[in-house]
Amino acid sequence: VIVERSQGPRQETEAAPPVTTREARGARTKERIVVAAAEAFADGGYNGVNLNEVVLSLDLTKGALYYFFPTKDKLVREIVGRHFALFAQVLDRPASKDDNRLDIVVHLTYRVGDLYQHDPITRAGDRLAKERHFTDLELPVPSVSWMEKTTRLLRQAKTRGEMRDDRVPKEIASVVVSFFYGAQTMSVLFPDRRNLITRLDSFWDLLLPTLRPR
Amino acid sequence: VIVERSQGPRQETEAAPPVTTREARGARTKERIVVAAAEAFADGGYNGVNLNEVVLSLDLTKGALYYFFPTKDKLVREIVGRHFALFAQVLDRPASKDDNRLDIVVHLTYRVGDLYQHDPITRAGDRLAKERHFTDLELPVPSVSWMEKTTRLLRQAKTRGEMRDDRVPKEIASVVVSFFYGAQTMSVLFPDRRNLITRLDSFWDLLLPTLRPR
Amino acid sequence: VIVERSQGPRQETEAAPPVTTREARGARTKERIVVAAAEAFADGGYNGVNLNEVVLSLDLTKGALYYFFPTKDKLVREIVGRHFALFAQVLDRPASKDDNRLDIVVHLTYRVGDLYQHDPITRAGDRLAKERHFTDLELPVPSVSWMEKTTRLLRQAKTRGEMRDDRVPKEIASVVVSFFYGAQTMSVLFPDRRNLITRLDSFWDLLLPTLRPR
Amino acid sequence: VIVERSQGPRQETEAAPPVTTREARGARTKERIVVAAAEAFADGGYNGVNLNEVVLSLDLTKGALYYFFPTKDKLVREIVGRHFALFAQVLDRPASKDDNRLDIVVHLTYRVGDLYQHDPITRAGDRLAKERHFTDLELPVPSVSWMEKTTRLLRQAKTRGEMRDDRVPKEIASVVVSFFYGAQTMSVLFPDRRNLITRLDSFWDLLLPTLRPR
DNA sequence: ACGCACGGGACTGCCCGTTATT
DNA sequence: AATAACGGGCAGTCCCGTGCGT
Repeated sequence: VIVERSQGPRQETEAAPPVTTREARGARTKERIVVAAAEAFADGGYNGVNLNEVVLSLDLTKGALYYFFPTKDKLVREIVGRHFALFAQVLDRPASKDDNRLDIVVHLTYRVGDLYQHDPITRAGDRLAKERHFTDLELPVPSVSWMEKTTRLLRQAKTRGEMRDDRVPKEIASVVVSFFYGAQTMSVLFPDRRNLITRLDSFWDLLLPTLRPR
Repeated sequence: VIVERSQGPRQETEAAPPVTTREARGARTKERIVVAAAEAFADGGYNGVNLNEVVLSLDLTKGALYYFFPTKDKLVREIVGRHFALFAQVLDRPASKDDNRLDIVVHLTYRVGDLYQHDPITRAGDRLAKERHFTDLELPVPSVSWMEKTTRLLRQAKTRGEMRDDRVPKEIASVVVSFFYGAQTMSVLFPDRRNLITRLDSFWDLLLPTLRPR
Repeated sequence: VIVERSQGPRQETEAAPPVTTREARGARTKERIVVAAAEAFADGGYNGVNLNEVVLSLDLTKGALYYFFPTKDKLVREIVGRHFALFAQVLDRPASKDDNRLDIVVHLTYRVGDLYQHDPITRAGDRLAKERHFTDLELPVPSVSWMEKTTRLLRQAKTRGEMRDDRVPKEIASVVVSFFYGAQTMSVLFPDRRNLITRLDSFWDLLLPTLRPR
Repeated sequence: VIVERSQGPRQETEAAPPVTTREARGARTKERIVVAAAEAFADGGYNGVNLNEVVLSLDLTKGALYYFFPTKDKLVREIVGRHFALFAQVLDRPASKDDNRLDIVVHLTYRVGDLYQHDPITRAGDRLAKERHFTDLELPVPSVSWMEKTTRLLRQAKTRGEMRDDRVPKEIASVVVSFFYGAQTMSVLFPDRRNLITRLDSFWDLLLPTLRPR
């Protein structure tokens, strides 16, 4: 399975330093703060992060941080919010009529896996959302949306004869998503061993034959 | 699949108060502290737990805690250590020669699942071990031992003709363990939905047919 | 007792927007800042006021404030200074030769009461002057000037036979001013009950008969 | 008018240092904290007080303070609560049947005045209660209870023929209490001048003749 | 074996002041 | 005349550890 690297939120803008208008300066600083904080939150969690260290590592001070995020919670909400939005955006990418629905399901796992491997916002947002209850964000919890999306796709697959008739979409979706989060956890715990993508390969090698119609 | 409840670490000893020797008193207090702390650590993590609150909830004070565990880390190590030991004990339970190796693998997941669902030490130890690096415990990481054990069992299964020949034990073991941890996470995040056992059922329903020889 | 509303510092200048010269613009901004700050200081005191909030409520930012008042103290001094000046102006309004001096004393309390009830600068200045030691303003403390003025008026009243001979002007002045500040405090604490003017009425009803010659 | 010094809350226990049981030690420390904090709050108000300085002046640290008062608010509530209780206690001291009710009213002002002059809890509690809304203490606001008590006494005085018939108890009570708080304020602002007791003397000299029956 | 009182340090929240910019 | 962005310091909160006493 081939997955292109999602190049969204990480250009770091090393291109044109001379053109820095003063009004764009702040936006960049805010961006740097969010990214650095996300990396810190990703390993450390809410309580494990010292905001002063984060900001000092960017050659800024608490004052600058306070200007953009008066509160640690505000910063966290920004990160979680972006994570949710990014996830939703990946899920909502429309599929062409012809695509095999089962393949789309598989493809989604790789796209999400890519996010988790390369986007600090995603890793941080995921962890933060698990630690605290930020459900008041009024946004759909990513893992739930993902499961629902997968369930819908599998139903279509069945209708279109792309999946065996005796398979239950909802249960399969649950297994897929559960596996993903376990594999993600394992790949973080043992970075030296097989990474997330490899684990996904094993999983689908095992599972796909049982799903496709003979 | 039927699994008996593992009745190990939760007697709470409400039986015989008159026979309590002076030295047994302390041991009980220590036990109460460990359990209460574990429950707190299970949801809250290392930094999220206030040791004072823990002992106060037991009608004790810091003094009692300090007597048994001079340091927060000592307490955590005790919990993590027990978690590791308990896990090892579950894994090491010998299998009779006749048992189907594949069934043992399946059975193990339910036994471990039972631990995670009912033993606070297990939940706390798992979380604490993930948060901090207690590799200096010189103990085998449970998930790794589990995977190795599963791999060995699957190899035997293949030799005994209890598993299809074209399956790779190591990869399957990885998928199984990864799925387990993901399912465990999901069942904690969404306690209202399907619980861990149900998720295991779905998983094996899907996977077992592909593994057993025709 | 009838008192005309002292119309000093609250025109709000909504009259002629077209004629606003560029230089008048700044003056208006400065004025708005002073008034808004005064209202904030009146309830909140020196430390209880967040200057950023003040300017933000005027759709301005710290920069605008900084332009006029580089320091919180400068702003406070402006307010206190205005309070002192306004108070002095009320006290210094000349009395016609014929007016009954006792009546002037009474009248003064109502005029000052009017200030405290309707002018934020007065309330803020009073509180700020009490909280901090701005004796370096080299201005006469309002309450002291008021007492002295009252004492002088009462001496004249005695000479002119408008007050009983056995009354001591200084002591009466002290009682009058003390009562006023107490009544002012009470009317702020319990706004639902009798207001300052009503309290003054009660006071003079009680006191005047003892002061006037039979 | 002669008023005995109310010797309630200020022994400071300089008597027997050797007998200090360990359990009494803490109570004394807590007491020292409350008194020192009260003195600081009395001049400085809520925001003007640095708890660290307070505690350092007692050769203690933040840790000790936190043990007794985890929060600045808790400390303030303790002080305000004591103020309210002390005040109520002074008001509730029963009067013998024979005492002239008007004299009791007068006497009360001196007793309260004594509190304000010598008890830091009273001064601090008064100021803190004015600055913040601690009405959730469910205790009667001292000044209100005082006014009500005075009103009741004056009604009795009228019934017993100890006050002129054409005086309105409620209005007089209002004037008395208002004057008191004004005089208290003035005596704090200008400590070099006439103190609170002297001001009360002037007040009653002026007022009593108009109240007593001829 | 356990309670009480206390030391001490780390981190967030808060907010005033200030500069570069237009 | 006014803004956006940022520096910097301090107070309050939180909590772990610890000695003394019994």
